[in-house]
Amino acid sequence: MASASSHRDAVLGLIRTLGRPVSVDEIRDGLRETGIGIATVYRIVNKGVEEGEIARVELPGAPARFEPADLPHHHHFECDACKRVYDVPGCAKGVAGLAPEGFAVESHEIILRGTCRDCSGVAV
Amino acid sequence: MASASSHRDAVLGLIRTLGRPVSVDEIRDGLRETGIGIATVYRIVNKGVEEGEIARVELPGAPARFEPADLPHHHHFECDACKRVYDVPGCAKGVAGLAPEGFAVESHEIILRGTCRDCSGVAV
DNA sequence: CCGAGAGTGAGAATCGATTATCATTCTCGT
DNA sequence: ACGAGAATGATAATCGATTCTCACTCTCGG
Repeated sequence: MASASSHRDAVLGLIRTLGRPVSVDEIRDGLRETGIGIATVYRIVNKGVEEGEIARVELPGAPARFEPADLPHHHHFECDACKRVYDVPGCAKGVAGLAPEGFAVESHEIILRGTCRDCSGVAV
Repeated sequence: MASASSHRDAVLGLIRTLGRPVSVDEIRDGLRETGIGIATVYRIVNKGVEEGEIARVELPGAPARFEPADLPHHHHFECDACKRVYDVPGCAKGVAGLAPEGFAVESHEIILRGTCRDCSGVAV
């Protein structure tokens, strides 16, 4: 089988390479040929989150996804067609200012939905 | 028992009165004295969503919430302390413009998090 | 008053996601 | 090469949310 750390490296590498938050299933699919088990994927990403190396991305109605923890502030785009989630750089202005008087905003999240490049521009 | 339509009216009324998206549990708690069952709450809100009267609000890691479907465009604030969700009116500028070239944005969602008025101001 | 049909509630069943279990396998220092 | 300890994978178990089931109740027309 694979060496002790290669699974971990493979998962971390995949997360870093794909450039978008990936679910446990996507990780498993991406590493199918290594025969990695689902329990191992969960173990690796959970430890990664604990250690601050991986960030958990949760979108409504979807399993948790994981991305590198050191990315700059950004948000997410969820494709209605393929259900993949992409990072979108930058941020809208005045987001925190939306909250009514008396509400202390500590963080925010923007989720865009629509059709991703792969799914819309199929002919491109 | 309550009359045939009073449960429905009570649920719809609660949803309209509270002015924030409520979960099935919150609805049930709010109508505790009527003895309404959880299955009935689910039945009513599901039918309401089907009929376009109620909108389903899904936030990551939380049970679905429901609010009137005829509210103007707005977003949500989730209190880290009490876990309640509030409506925040208005919208940030340039949200859809964040998506990279080739991504067609059809809708968006902004979630603010922090401490709500009740939880922050209250020194009681 | 009576029966058909809709509504209801308690609890069982289901569903997807995640975690726990446990026997086996692998890694490494010695 | 050897044994301790960590890692792994198949699978069972769990968990929270939601839906299903079914016996019972209520409403309402006739």
